[in-house]
Amino acid sequence: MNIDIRHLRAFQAVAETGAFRRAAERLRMSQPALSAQIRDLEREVGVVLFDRTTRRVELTGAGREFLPQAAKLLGDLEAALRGLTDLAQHRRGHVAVACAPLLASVMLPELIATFLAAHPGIRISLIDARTDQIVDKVRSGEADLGIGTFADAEPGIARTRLFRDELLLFVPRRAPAPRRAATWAEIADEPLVALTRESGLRALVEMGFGTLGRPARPAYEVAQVTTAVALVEAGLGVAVLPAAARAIAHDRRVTLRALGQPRVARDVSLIVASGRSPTPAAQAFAAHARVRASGALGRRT
Amino acid sequence: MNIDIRHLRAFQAVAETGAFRRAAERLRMSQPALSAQIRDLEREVGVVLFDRTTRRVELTGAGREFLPQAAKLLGDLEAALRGLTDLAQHRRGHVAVACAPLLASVMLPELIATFLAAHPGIRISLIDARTDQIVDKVRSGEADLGIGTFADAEPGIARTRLFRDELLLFVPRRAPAPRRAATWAEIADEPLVALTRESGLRALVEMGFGTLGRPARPAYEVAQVTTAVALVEAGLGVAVLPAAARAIAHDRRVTLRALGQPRVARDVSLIVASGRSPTPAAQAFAAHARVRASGALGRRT
DNA sequence: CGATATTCATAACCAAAGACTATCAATCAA
DNA sequence: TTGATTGATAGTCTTTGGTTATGAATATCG
Repeated sequence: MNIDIRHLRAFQAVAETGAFRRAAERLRMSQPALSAQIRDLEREVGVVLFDRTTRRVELTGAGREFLPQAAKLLGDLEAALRGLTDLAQHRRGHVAVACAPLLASVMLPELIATFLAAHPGIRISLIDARTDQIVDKVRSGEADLGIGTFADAEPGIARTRLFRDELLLFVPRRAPAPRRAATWAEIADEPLVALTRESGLRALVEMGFGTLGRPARPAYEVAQVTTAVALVEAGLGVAVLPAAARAIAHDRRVTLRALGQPRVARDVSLIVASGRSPTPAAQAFAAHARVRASGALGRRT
Repeated sequence: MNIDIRHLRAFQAVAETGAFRRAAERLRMSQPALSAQIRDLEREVGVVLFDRTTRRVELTGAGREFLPQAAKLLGDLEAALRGLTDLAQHRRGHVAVACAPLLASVMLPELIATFLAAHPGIRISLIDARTDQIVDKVRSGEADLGIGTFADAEPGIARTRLFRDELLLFVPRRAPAPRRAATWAEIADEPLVALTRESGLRALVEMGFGTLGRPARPAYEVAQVTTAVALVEAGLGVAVLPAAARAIAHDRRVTLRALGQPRVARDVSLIVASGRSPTPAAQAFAAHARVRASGALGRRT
């Protein structure tokens, strides 16, 4: 026989109600069962906790000493379990999201805002990082989730597609641009604003130029998409950027054109560490991201 | 299904050993039983606590958060139960003893000293009070035990005799006193040092004089036995006091003589409240008192 | 790359703890 | 004194939790 939460609850109920019968009612159990609990508890600790006749039940000295301790134990247990169920039910928690810089600026703010509206107790950290760093952070546990474009088979990583993000041509808004899609061949001789080689987006652009049999030869190389758009707006060249960057170009004098032959796109995916169970909060955020991606975000591309 | 100490122990063991198998060994149970415990705990709180493959077991974020809380709960429970068993095994506790003044000064000091030598963790309060007050304090719970001379049938009071305490005649040590017993008749005309009417001992003296058909007519009335002995030593009179006062007369110029026709004695008893369970410490002290009374203290009378 | 051994999960079965009903004994109230 | 209320006890049964046997998965070693 080992002391049990049940014993503590029984003790507390009897102490507080001052009667076995009422305590048994409160605990939704029969009075003999409760008597047995108290009997076992007293035998286990070797101390009489209640002086009881058939008409009166009151704490002994030892019982009076034990009551606050038992109450505290039950309260602490309650609180600890409550803490866990709060996590389970997304009333509390923390999600660290690692995300490519462009998406971090154009997609995550809205995603986080809508998520927090539904789950006000959850805290979110946003880490913007390059693709390879995202994978590392997710694998190490530094980030719970990663959002970006990833290679097919990363070991220890589970991936789900969020949406397809097509490359578009960003040109200065001078004359009315033709509505038809541009081609890679057409822009081959235009001054090109490209991202640096560290960027995952640069690789996509190289893929497009690869169909022409030659690498991209940028007139400008910049680290951030915002900068690239600004250069285009200034009329210094054209840029090939994913549709996600549309939001950045929105109130600038930049025109977007489709870009074909071939159309190039990337898959924006959400990754988690496949070995690790995501926290409930991370699961909720991932679910939220998937829903929004197939809805509003998806339609935008 | 309700969360249980057992679940917390299982969780802690797995978390600390990092393996179900080793944890099961530590808990002296089979591995499947342990797996079931963890499974139930996780289902109850709705959160995965361990990420486990067949080769690796590690805490999830929620598990890492829960571990210190579980450890503290188990520690607190341990401590609280330890507190109770400490009481049960007389390693700790408190006894309030109410005692007649004479006995408090001649008998209790040694009784307490020998008791504390055996039970260093127990604290003792000594309340010296008149007989009727002793009964009240024991009945109300203010005192755990009472020691003194009591009426036969006090309601709510259980009494056990410790020893018999005979009245002796205390005379100034002048000429060598006769060895034979004195009689009440002989001292009828001596100047008498008596205790005040509040004292229980005074009633015994009155009982002795009662056999002569008259009340005591004290030359002096004092509140304390010590004072009475001092007056006798100064040659101002004789006193009739119980044998327990022998210790007070010990290194004073006072001679003790037996006092007969009739011999008068009182029973010194130990009382407890019959409705209330005595604390383990009080039980131990009572047992100690009974043993010592039938031994050293008893022989002294 | 395949065989082996280790580890956790599952299934089936069983023992024991614990709960319930019925009843007894004790105490308070009328 | 009698009736009503309350805690304890006895007997029966359900349920929980344990064990053994076995399966599935993964790391290790040849």
